[in-house]
Amino acid sequence: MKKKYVAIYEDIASKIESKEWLANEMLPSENELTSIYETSRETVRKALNLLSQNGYIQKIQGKGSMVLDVQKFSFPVSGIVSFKELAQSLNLKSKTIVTSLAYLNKENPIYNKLEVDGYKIWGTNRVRELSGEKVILDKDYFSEEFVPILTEEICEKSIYEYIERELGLTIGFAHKEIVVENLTEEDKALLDVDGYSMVVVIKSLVYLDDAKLFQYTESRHRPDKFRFIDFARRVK
Amino acid sequence: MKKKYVAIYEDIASKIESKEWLANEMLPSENELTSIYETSRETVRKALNLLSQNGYIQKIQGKGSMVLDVQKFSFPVSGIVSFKELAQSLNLKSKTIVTSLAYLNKENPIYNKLEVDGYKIWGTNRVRELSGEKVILDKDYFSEEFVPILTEEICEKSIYEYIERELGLTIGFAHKEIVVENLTEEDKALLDVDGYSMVVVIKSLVYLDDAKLFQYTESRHRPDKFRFIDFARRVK
DNA sequence: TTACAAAACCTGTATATACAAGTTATACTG
DNA sequence: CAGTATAACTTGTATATACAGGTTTTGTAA
Repeated sequence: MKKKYVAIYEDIASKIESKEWLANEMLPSENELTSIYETSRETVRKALNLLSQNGYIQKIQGKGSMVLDVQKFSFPVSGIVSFKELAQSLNLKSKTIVTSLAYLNKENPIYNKLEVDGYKIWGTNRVRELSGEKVILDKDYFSEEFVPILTEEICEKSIYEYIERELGLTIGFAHKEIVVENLTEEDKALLDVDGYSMVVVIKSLVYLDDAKLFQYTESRHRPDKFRFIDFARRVK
Repeated sequence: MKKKYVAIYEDIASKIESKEWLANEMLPSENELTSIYETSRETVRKALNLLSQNGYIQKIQGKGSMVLDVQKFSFPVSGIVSFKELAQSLNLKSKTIVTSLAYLNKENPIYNKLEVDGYKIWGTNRVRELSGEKVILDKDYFSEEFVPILTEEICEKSIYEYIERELGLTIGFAHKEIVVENLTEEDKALLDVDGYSMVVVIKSLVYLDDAKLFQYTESRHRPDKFRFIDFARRVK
């Protein structure tokens, strides 16, 4: 029973998701929550701030915390989410095909992006099938320093699960860039892109907990199957 | 001199942006910052959490706060930023052309999105020119309830500036969705899209401080001029 | 010198208090 | 009854203390 404010956050978030607390209604006040959860007001406030950051509530000074409509953005493609997690949360019938898995040649420009010194880089291509159509090509690159062994089986299941469970590494944050590019020969060969001339590409630099650069990824989507949903707060 | 933690946040953020504090170096410890800014540790921690959320630092328990490389994501298209703010921060030569400004017909499906009751809806189309090319079409819709008057001059300058300065409204948050769509006849008529068949569309529902739905926007970008940059933290 | 235990740092969590600032309901005054 | 001032709520900011948990340095013992 540690991290009380996370427990409170999860409890309230689940109550909102399960419609126990409805959109456009007010949460109990901070003082009430303090006695409900038998804790201090500061601890309640930490939980409420997490809820606010993640789009569950809107705090209004003097009034209270209003529950927001989580339906409208229940497709959490923002943040850092693996394909397996995404497919599971959406109940999609998906399949992953590993089309390549090998160390990169020393001349590969990815070596500049990952800034490894001495270490080799794993490169893997995975095609994602949704309802029978090959619509996503994921190109992942890891330094041997953090991921010494990578098998086809791991790539087929979930690399992130392997990294976090087996290797005990903790993902911290990522810089992401979304652009639209013309089809490469590789895209044409691996994906079902008849009638399309472009793909949406999400390029990510992923860092560990200790701020060490860990992975470079390109996720290439057929335009009709691409959707990115975000919750943003106005700054300043 | 109020909101001390925001002042500390802004001071540290500016020191990082101006390279006074370099990437991969450690910030002074929380205790040191406490005496530097002559405040309490909790206040320093509030500032550090803001810096962490916005991608300036990575906190590592037991070690300290590492400065991150803000160069890599200095293109802040995420969050809620107006075109004018964006063009200014990037020093782009831009021009805005207002192509329409009127109340919508009652049959327009936008009336369902904005959930206004009784009020009319302002609709305006604006074409954005970057270095002489018409590459972005912004379609904005506001309820008369919040924006009673809208002139061509305001639309040409900056609607957000008008809303926040003149009308005294405060933008709170937004739900955003990015998709790729085929060109409409309108796109073809208003934009320079020779050689392209699709546009990237950012659809946003924008809410005020008090969680009231305020605006619906579609920002339609020629694919080669579209770029979305995001900083994301791994949740859970 | 090496190995390991302890101390001295660091950040993270939990609690308490005080007052400022915004909103709403109440009660009083004209 | 209407209008307004006040009281009673709400959340926001600032401060203090205590201890838990992680990392690094120090110092001691073999």
